[in-house]
Amino acid sequence: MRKKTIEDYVELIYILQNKDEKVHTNNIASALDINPASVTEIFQKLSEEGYIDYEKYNGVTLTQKGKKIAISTKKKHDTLKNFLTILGIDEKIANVDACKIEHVVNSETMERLTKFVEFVQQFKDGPRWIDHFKYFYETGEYVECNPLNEKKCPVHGSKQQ
Amino acid sequence: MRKKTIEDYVELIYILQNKDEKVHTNNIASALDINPASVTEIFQKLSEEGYIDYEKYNGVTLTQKGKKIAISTKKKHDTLKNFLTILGIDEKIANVDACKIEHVVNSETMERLTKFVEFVQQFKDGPRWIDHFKYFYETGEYVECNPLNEKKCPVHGSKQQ
DNA sequence: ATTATAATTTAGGTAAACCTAAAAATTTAT
DNA sequence: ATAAATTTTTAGGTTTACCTAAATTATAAT
Repeated sequence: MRKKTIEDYVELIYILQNKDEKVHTNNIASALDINPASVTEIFQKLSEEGYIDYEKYNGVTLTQKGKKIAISTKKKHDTLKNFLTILGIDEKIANVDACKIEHVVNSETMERLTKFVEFVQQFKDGPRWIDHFKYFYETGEYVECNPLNEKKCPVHGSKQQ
Repeated sequence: MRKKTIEDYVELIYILQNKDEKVHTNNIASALDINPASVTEIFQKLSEEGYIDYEKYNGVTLTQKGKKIAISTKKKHDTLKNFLTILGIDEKIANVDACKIEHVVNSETMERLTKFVEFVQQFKDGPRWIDHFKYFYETGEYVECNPLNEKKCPVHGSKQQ
């Protein structure tokens, strides 16, 4: 896996903390597939920088500062994942990609994407153009669709009868 | 800046090569804001791995293998940038984000995004829902729009008269 | 054709994110 | 309550992507 960022660690601690209260070296090590000794070093660094409270042999908890980063990172992750899922990307892949993109994406871009997801989610079964996009993705054909005469639309026509 | 990948170097060499034929240490060093001595090392590595032909003191050119990576990376970049621009993101930011995302994104995701951009670009001034999205982004309001009665739509109504 | 200047390379160094192996502390089982 | 097993930490690598300073090569100016 790619080199991990502070955001990776803090986000993961946040997720584990919501299950178990205290987060231990081994949890992180196995989740990120690195050596427990490395996690100790990371704990020391994150603690120095004020993201976690760390007591030797006794696990860690996020500070306010850490929690703030964790929440914002997780929010980014969820939005990205939702966005990718809207496009029709497989959930597993959406998750993996979200995990990477969340660390590099600009905040203005995130804002737009967030609004985009909101925009799309306002429609109960998604907006009709999404169906057309998926049809286009699968067949390469774009078809016009007049909402007053859906029968003629190969995408929406069949839904109606 | 973040640590650079092989893709970064190869893509940049490709872009510079299309201007100047031979690409030199200093070009890359100033473009990526690193030390020319580091570029020499990078040239040696890229050369060993078969991405470039490198002759001491005489610049580099991409091999077939290198060109292939460069082209595919640049294509990813362009698609991502187009996509972000469609959402209304400022060109500068779109460029920076594309530059980062291009190195981490899954190929299936890229395929979907490519199709999505194609899908949108089929409409001469973009599909009407894009206008609605932008309106939503700015005002927070989603308005229904019946294409047979556009006058009633605050987004499309004014365009018509 | 020298010499001065600029570009490139070499040699050796630093910092960070990992690692392994062994020591220390904690927990579990009897 | 002690021994055994497990977890965590420490100490001391390794690798990689950079760096600086000095040496080398190439280029430009007289």
